[in-house]
Amino acid sequence: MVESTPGKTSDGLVRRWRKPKQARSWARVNRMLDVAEKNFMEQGYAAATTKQIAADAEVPIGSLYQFFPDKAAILQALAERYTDLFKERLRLFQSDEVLALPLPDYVVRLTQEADCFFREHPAYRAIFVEVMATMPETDEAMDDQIIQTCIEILPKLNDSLEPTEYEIIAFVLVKAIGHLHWVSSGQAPELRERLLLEIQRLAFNYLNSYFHDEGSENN
Amino acid sequence: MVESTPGKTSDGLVRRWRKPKQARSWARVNRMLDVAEKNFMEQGYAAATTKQIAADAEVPIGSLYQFFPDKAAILQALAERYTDLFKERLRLFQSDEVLALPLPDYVVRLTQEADCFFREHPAYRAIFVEVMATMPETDEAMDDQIIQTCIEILPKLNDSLEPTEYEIIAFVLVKAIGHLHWVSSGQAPELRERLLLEIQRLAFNYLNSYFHDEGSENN
Amino acid sequence: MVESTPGKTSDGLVRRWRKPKQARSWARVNRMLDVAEKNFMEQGYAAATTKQIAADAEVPIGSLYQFFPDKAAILQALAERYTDLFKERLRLFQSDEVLALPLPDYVVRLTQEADCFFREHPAYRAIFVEVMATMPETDEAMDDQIIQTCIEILPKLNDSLEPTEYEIIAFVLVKAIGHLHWVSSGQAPELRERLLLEIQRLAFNYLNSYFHDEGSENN
Amino acid sequence: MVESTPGKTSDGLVRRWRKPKQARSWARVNRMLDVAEKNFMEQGYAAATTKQIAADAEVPIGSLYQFFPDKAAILQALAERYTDLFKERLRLFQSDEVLALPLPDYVVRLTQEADCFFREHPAYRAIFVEVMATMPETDEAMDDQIIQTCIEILPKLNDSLEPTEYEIIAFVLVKAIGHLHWVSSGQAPELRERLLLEIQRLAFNYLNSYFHDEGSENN
DNA sequence: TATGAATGAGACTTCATTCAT
DNA sequence: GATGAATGAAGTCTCATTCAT
Repeated sequence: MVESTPGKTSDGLVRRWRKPKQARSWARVNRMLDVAEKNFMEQGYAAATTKQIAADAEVPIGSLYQFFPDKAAILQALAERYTDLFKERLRLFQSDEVLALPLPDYVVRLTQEADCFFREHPAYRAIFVEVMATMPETDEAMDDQIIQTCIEILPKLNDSLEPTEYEIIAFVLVKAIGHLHWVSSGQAPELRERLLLEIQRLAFNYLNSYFHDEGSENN
Repeated sequence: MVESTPGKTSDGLVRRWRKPKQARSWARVNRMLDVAEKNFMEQGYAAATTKQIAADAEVPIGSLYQFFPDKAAILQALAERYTDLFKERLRLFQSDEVLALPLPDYVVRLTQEADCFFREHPAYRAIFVEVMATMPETDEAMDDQIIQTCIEILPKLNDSLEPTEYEIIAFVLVKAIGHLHWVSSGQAPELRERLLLEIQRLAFNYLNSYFHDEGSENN
Repeated sequence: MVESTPGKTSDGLVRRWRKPKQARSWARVNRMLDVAEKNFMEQGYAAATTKQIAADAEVPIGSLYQFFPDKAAILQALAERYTDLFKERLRLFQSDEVLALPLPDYVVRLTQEADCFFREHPAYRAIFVEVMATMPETDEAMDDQIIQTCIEILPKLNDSLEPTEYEIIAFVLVKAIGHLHWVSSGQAPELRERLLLEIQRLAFNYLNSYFHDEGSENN
Repeated sequence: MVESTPGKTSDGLVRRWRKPKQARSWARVNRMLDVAEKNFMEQGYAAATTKQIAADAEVPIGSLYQFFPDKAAILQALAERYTDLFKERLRLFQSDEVLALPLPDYVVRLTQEADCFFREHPAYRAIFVEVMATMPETDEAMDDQIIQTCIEILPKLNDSLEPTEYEIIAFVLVKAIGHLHWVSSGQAPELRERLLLEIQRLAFNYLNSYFHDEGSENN
């Protein structure tokens, strides 16, 4: 998303550690996003103000508006940042090694990872409620990216189904499991632990109904 | 079902300013709620204005504030109206006759009913996204009521589990299935139909894992 | 434009000198307009601020926006106020007595009156430059009203022409003479006096060319 | 014709930052002016932005500010460009050949030329409304140049008057006729044609009142 | 010299809520 | 009780201009 290779100029020599302009901008943008996230979480999107965000990030308000056309764009950028981050995590589950695990184990690992993710990013919840409410299309788009990734993973676990089946399964899993993780992330630790087990049970039994007895569905 | 003491106001959840006692008042309040719902749906909660709502409902703004202490109270009242409505529907599923159905049939009937509900109330979605974002406690409280109802139903279907199990199962079902219905309600008709089948499969397999092989969980 | 008869209620009795609400509003609106005019004159329309206008008029900014949807509406209201005022003045020139004057005298009187008007309303200039630049349609509309009045007057001075002639003559007179008065109003007193004579000469010779040499009547 | 000392900046009228000395610079400046004119016409002076003008002219904003000290200077430069252009046209009317024409013919020719000018420069109108509103002194100064030229022409048409007479006549003609042309330039073609005739009638009768019966004014 | 990212004061406007009538 | 004009804090966003590179 943002240029991350150290700044080579076109002559091939590494002149500086990073192109200072880009590095400085990148740092600023990220600081703005961090601050915005904090504010959105603490006061809600509607109550948070661009002025305060700029002040907290120690950038002039004008600079903020140079990177984000309006308040909504900040929220959207946060959503994208999280989606990118989450897709990154999912990448781990596409290695042959992990894909070779028995289904129950795979599901356990995946849901543990997701749980971790939500634990590490307590703001995710707050951000996406607002995204859902104020920019449903963006919310859809973000979920779609996860669903796509999931569509690519599923056939590697079990390739006995039709392509369209994978699409619907991915959709259902991402939406249901995702929501449960999201709900879980707002609960007390004990309930949270228990919910993780339930998420795994829900996911496993749903997948198993497809992978185990395909041809003889009971549904 | 709905709190009827008039002026409790400190606890955050109960915030009814005045109970409409007479038929005329009741009609007015309902008109206000209908209009508010329309406005919230079309422009979003934040963009809708109390002035416009009052105007559309042909009620002086002052009168509106006699029934609702503030803008949020209108949203909350809408949420309660829907929750009451949904709990009403669930009552049908507590008759001995229906409870005697085989689990798969019961699940099918229940999810069909829920699907119907969302189809008949296209505004539900819009209302609850806003509730979720701006008054999470209310959202929780509304869900809790459904979960409670569900906790009462489950043992009647199969009484082999511990009480706490029913609580967690009800929680997971209401959250996951509820969310899927909610997602489904925003989709194209074909996908929607297919999603209903998936919801049933998800719910059935999850429940079945408890009811069928209790004592030999795989999870 | 604004209710000016003293406030009679529907029962026919004069209860108060004026309906207090209307009177108060009317006073406020006029105070706002006066202050706005002053500000527009002193700093120009673009530089003047609604906040300052409200402050100077000692009304809350919100009240200002209750009467004027936006800054431009204030300018427009000022333009209308002047146009109404000027049409009022023109009414004097529609009495049979004045219309019976010889053409040169009529022109002299009319231009003197116009000169007076500009002398009494030094802000007219500043207001209409801004109107012209930022809302040409309004400027046109205001002029059109004067032109219409003029179209009604001309045949009473001399009825020998076709109706369409009066239209074009009125148009030319209002635009040319109006502009000259307007230019004149910004000049030093001596030049201003001399310009008044020139305006009269210009108008008289133009009108005379129509009224004198077809059929040769001069008034 | 155009001030050529580079940096005079105190007197308000002369505000040229840098004289474009080379052909390439000259082309750039002209492109900027063309683009600015387009922007001012389409959106109005206030709404147009220097950034956009620079972008449209494919010039870095910094370069723009090397040629124009501020936004107003761009408008002023446009006004000067038009005034120079118009004075150029007037030069044709100072040849002995044309000056020898009978007054009515001379007036007809001159007004036709002016009409042409406005037809060829549809932006003139838009530019000068803004100049009038935001920098009246410049507007005066531009008109003064035309008036001066006119003062030189008049005695060549008829030398029977006092020098001061020519000054006032030129002033009135330029202001009145100029404004009528300006008004006319915004009208529909048919009206515009008719207005040209009226302008000629107005100008001729006014001039004739001086040249024909000087010494026996009726005014 | 040329560039264009950075600046930040301040403009306009909204709207939930009150309270005098 | 009913009404709706009045309030004013505070929000978002713009843009002419500068100056470090």
